[in-house]
Amino acid sequence: MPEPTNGSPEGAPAHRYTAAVAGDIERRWQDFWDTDGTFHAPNPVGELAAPADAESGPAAEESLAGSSISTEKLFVQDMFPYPSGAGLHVGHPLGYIGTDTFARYHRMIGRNVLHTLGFDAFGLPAEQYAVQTGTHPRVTTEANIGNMTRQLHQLGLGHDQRRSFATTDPDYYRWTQWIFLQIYNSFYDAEQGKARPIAELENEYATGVRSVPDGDGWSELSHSEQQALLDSHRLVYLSEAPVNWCPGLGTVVANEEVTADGRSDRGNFPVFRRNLKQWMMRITAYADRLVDDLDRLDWPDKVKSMQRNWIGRSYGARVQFPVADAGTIEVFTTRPDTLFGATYMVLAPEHPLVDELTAAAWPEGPDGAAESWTGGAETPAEAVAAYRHAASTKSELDRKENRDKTGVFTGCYATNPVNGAQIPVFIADYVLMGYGTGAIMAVPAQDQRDWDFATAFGLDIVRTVQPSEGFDGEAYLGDGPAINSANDEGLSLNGMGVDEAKRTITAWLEEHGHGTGDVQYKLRDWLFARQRYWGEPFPIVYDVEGIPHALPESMLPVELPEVDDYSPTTFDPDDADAEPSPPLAKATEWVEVELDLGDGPRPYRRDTNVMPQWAGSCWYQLRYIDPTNDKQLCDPENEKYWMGPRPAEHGAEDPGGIDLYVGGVEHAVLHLLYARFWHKVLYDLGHVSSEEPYRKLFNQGYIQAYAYRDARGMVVPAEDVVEEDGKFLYMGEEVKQEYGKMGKTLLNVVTPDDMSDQYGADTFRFYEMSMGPFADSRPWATKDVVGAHRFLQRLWRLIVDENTGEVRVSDTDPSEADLRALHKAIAGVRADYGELRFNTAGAKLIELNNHVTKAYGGTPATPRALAEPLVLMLAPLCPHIAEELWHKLGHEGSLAHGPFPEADERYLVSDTLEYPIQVNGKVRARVTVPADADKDAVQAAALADEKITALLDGGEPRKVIVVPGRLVNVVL
RNA sequence: GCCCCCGUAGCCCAAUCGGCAGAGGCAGUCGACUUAAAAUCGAUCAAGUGCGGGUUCGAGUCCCGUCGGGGGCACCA
Repeated sequence: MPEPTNGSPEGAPAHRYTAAVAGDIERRWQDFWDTDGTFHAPNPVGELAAPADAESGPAAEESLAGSSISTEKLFVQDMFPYPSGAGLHVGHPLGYIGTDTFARYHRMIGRNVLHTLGFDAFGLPAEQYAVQTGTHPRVTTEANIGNMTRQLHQLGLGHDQRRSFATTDPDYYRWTQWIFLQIYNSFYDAEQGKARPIAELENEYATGVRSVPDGDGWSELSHSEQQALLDSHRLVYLSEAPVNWCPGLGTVVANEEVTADGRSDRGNFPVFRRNLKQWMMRITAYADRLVDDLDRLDWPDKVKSMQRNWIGRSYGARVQFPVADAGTIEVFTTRPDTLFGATYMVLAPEHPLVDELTAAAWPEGPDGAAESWTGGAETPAEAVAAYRHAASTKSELDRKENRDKTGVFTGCYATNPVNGAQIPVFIADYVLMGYGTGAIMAVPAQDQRDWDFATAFGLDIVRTVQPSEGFDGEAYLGDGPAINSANDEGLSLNGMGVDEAKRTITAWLEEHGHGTGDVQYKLRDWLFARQRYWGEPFPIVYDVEGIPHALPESMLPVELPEVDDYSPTTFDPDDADAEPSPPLAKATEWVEVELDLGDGPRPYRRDTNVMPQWAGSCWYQLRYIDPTNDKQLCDPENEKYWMGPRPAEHGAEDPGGIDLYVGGVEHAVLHLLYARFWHKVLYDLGHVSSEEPYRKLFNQGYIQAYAYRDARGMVVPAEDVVEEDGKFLYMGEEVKQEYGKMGKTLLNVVTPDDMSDQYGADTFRFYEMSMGPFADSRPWATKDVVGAHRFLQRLWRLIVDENTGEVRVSDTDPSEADLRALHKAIAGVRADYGELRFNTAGAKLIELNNHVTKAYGGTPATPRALAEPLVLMLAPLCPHIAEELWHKLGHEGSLAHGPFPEADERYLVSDTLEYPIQVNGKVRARVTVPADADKDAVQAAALADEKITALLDGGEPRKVIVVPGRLVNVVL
C-alpha cells in the first residue's frame, strides 16, 4: 500500500483520524479492492469460474465437485435502482450499506458471496427529459449511471463489478426479449399445472391426443385458424379488452400501476377504461401457485398479505338462476350457504344479458311500478338506458366516493333455484362487470351492501344465519347456525355452521345441475405493452395479413431505432378518446422490414410497442449469476449453485432463490409479483432449478428528514435552521417543523458526498447503520453523525499514536476482564450481524472500544490481542479504516475474506453470579453465589441476606421463586 | 369503514423465553487541554415504558379497552 498523504486540520495532531485522513484511506483501499478484484465471487463454471488451481478463501477445503469453490455461498441482492438524474441523498444507500455489511460479514466467515448492483435504466424520466431537450435517453441514462456509480463507489460497497449491467444494454435486453419469446411460445397446461412449449400443444392437436374445440379435426382447420387456436393458449396474447388508457402519459398502463383513485402511479394523470388491442401476459394462470408458494417464502407477513390480497382468491360457487324466456343468469358467490336468503339479483349495468332481460313493460303488482324501482321511466328499457348512461359518465372517483346505492329494476324476475321464489332483477353500479360473472345474487341479511340496497328499494330481508347473542347490527357476516334454509326437495341446511352449509349446498347444486363449486381471483392478466420509446422493443413482427410472428432467437436483440422525436403524440390528460400513438411507429425504416422467417424473404411490420419498465427487473438476479454468458441467459450449473433449493439448510419445502433480497416495501405487489411469475415460467420450462426468485425478503426502513416552513408557508433551507429553547429559528424568525421525505422541494437534502467530505464514508456508514433497526424508518440528524466519528477516532487512537503515526500495540496479555469484555462482544456482534441487527452490533463495538480505551488509552500501548479482533469486527461496517489498521498491524493483503474472531465459551461464563433479590417484585438486595449453585443454595443465600431478613422480620415468606441465572423473588 | 405495525430519558434508540428499565449515540451540565474558542478527552444528569384496566410471584414484553403516529385495502359478491 502507498503511504497516506496528510491532511489534518490546523491544530489537530498530525495523525488524528479526520475526514481528510479518512478520505485518503478510503480512496486508497477502494483502488486496492478494484485492482485486486477482492470482491470477485467465483462461479462453478464459465467465464467467471475460479482459475483451476486458485484458492477461494479459507473455506475452500469444503469444495464443489470439479471446482475449487466453496459450497458455502451467499447471494445477496439489493432492489434494482433507477439511475435518477437528481443523484443520491443519504436515504438512498441505507439498504446498500446494510447488504454490504451483511455480505462482508459472511465473506469474512468464509462464504463465497455474490453481491453486485446494476441499473434498472429503462423508464420514463430519461424519456421525458429527451422529449423536452432532444437529448437521447441513452445519453442521459449513461450520465446518470456514471454519477450514481461514482457516489456509490465512494461508500466502499464490496460489489463484484464484473457482474454489474444496465437493463438498457443490448446484451442484457437481448435476454429480456428471449424470455418474452419463451413465455410467448408457451401455454399453461392446467392438468399438469405448469407451462409447456406451445409446440407440444400443436403436436397434441395434430396427433389427436388433444381434441380441437368445436369438433373439427386439426387438419381441417386452415393455417390461420390453427394459428389462432394456438394463439388463444399462449401465455402472451393480444386482447381487445378494456385497458387502462392514460392519455397524460400517452400509454396504457397495468392494473397494478393505477392508484385507488383511478390515476397513474407515475405522474398522477387520470386513467380511463377503454377497449384497445393490447399485449397481455397470462399471469392469472399462475394465480394459485403465486398464492400457495407464499407459504414457502421467508418474507415479511405484510408483503405476503399484500400479495394475497392483490391476487384475491376466493372460494365459492357459480349458481344459475333461470329467467323465463331469457335463459339463465349466472352468478358467482362466496356464500352459497345463504342462497335461501337471496331475495333479488343485480347485474352490472354493462352486463351483456341486460338488453335481453329488460322487460317490455313494467309488470303488474305492488312493487313493479314503484317510483324508486322504475326511476320514473315509462318502460324498463327507458329506465335501463337512462341508468346505463348515467353510470357510464360517472368517473371512477365519483363511483368510489359515492356509496349511496342506486339502480333500476329491469322488469324481469329470475327463479331462485333452491326454493323457486321469483326474485326481481336489477341493474346497479355497485356490481362490477370485471369481477366474477358481473352479476350477483343479493343476500341482504348477510351482506351489508345488499342490505343497504334492499333498504333503499324496499326489498325483502330474510336471515339465513342466526346472528350471535346480542347482535344489533344489520347484515350479519359471522358464523352461526343456518335458519330458514330448507326446501321440499329434501334439502335442509338448518342448524349447520357456515362451512358445513357451504359444502352441503354446493354438492346439492352440482347434483341438481344448478351450479358448481368455483374459485375467483381479483388478479387480472398483466397488460404488458407501453406506447413509449425508452423500453425493450417486442421481438414480434406482423405479416401482410396482420398475423403476428415471433422472431427467432437468432434475430435478437431487436434494438431500438434512432428517432427524431421521442414522445408519443401528446394528449390532453383528460382526453379519454385519444388514440395511443407509439413513437416507434414513426421510425418507418425500422418498422418496415424484409425478413426470412423460414419461407423466404417477405415484408413484415415490426410491433411498435415497448415492454413496461418491470420487464428488465423480472429476472436480473439470473443475469448477475452469469453476466457474460452469450449462449444462455445463465448457465444452469451456475444458477443451481447460487439459487437452487437447499432442503438440507432451509427445509424440505425450500423453493430456492437468492438468500437475501433487500428493498423498500413499495414493490410489494408490482415488481415482486411479476418477477415471481417470470421465474415460475422459467422453472416450468426447465431453464432454472429454483421455483422462486427470492427466498428471503427484507424491507429496510426509510430515512426521512425534518423540513421547515416560515410564517408564509414557504419552505426554508433545513441546514440553516437552529433550535433554541424548543423553538426553530431561521434567520432569527420562528419556523415550523414538519417531517417527511428528503427531497429538493423541502430543501432538506443531505448527500453522501456531504458526509464523506465532513467525516468520511466509514463514519457515514457507521452512523447510518446505528441510527436504528434496519427495518425501521427514522429521521436523519446530521448533528448526531459526530458520535460515530468520535468512536472511530477513539478506536484509531488505541492503535495509532496521533502525534507520531506509529503503531502502538504490545504483546502484553489482556486481563481476565478484558477477555470477558472481548468475547462477550464477539458472541454478540456475530449474532447481530447474522440477524441484520447492525445498530446493536455497532453499539457492542463501541462498548468494547470504551472498555479498551478505559484500560489502555492512558498506557503506551494496547494489547494486540484486543486491537486485532476489534479491527476485524469493525470491518463489515467500516471496511476502509479496518483494512488500514489491519495493514498497520502488520498484515499483508485484505481482511475481506477473514479471519473473523470466534468467541471462546470460557469467557462467556463466569465463576460467580450476582442475583438480584426481589421482594414482591421490587429489587431489595443482591447476593453473589457460585455459578453452579443450585436453586436451593441460591434461595438459602437470598433468604440469608440481611436486608431480606430485615424485611421478613422473623416471618416466613409465602413463596420464593428462583429463576436460575436470573433472579430471586420473595413473596411476602 | 376493515386490516397490519409502532408509542421507553429533551432527541435517535437498547432491553433474546414474561425476570435488575439502559447497551450505544446526540443534546445538556461540570471538568481537562487552550490566551480564548473549535476540535478532542474525562466525568455527570436524565424516563418507570402514551393512557385506563386485566392475567401473573413478577408486565416495556401477554390480554382487553382507549388515545396518538405510520402503512395497506376499500362496493371484489
